[in-house]
Amino acid sequence: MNVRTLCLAILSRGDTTGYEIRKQSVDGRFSHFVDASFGSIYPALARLEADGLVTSRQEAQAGKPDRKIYSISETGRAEFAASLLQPPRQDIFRSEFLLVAMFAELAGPAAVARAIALRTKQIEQERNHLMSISDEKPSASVDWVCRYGIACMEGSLAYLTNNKERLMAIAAGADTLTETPLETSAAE
Amino acid sequence: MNVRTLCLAILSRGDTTGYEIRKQSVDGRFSHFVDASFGSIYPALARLEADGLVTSRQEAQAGKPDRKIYSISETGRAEFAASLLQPPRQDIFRSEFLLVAMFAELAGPAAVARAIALRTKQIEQERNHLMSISDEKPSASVDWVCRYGIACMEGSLAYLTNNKERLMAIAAGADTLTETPLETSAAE
DNA sequence: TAGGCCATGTAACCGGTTACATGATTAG
DNA sequence: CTAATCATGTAACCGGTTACATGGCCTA
Repeated sequence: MNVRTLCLAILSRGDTTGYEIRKQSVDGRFSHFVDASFGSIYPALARLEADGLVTSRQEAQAGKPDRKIYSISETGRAEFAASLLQPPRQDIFRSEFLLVAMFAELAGPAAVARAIALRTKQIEQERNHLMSISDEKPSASVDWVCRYGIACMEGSLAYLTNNKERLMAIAAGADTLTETPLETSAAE
Repeated sequence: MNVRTLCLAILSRGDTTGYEIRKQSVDGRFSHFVDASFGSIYPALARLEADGLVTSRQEAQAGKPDRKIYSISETGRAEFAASLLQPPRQDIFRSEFLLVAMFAELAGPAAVARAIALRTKQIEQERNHLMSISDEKPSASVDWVCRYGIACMEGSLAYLTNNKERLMAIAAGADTLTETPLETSAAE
């Protein structure tokens, strides 16, 4: 999904500013769709307004800079609804942790232990974050999505804790970087 | 991770061609790292060779076009090993399916049902694919990664089957597109 | 005979990130 | 006094994708 659709999705829940949209996409409810930065959000909102899918109004604030509040238009809402109707693309999962795991022998026990510890902490954080959203009594659909995420996090957490010793053993089996048991070119 | 590192990772397992690297990154063991296309792999390999991290040799084939077989050099192997030592970045998970789920009321029961069916099928395919790799008796670390993936797939599959009726009920609660119970601007 | 697989490569494009510019307020 | 937060925006860059060029072999 692109930033344009992300903006429409967030605006369909209520009016906000570009600044808020970025926060939502980085650590809010929308962090599993696109990780957009200012440099992409502001131009996207400008184009969306030029296309008539959103409208904006300026609001002065005491002490703080002016806010530019965007609202979705009927056309915008229709375009977003239409985009929901076409079949969703494959989920994307990319993991540098799994790369380290896959090359555990090359990385060595120290790096693998660090990677497992880091990943475990991140998964726990993610799970706790989803739990806190779920506790705030969001809409039924948001809650459904949160619980899906929690189930996934707990599944991978369980595998990690139950199998970390095995990965450590694999890593210890051939501590490369000091001594390299791999042939220079295996498929020669 | 970028295509450059992907190429080093694959070449560290043995010599291959750009064509094979793409296949590996699209549906092979490396599909959870980067989804690279020819347009990025061939230039990456050329730069890698210019930097002295890989070497290549041409091989003529009867009937088929020539193959350019790349081998990783000691320098290349060292650079890849070094990249494994720095702490892995956060896993990335992006799901258009979850976007549809999050806006189930707006999408309506038909689109939600289609999305669930599609996602279920994709997860099953992914799980079966990982199982077939695991059955081929790969190296211990590859097997560890496969089983991790299988555990994740089975976790989300379980949630999906156990909770799809609830999501369908949410979607049915307000079948938008025909009648729209949402206010034009909620946060006005 | 049409399309898919093998195989390499280039060029145009595009969707994003990073860094910069600006500036007031508030918390440590 | 410094750093962070609020708030908007631009410009340079970059890492990728898409489409194109080329061409023989094999299968339906």
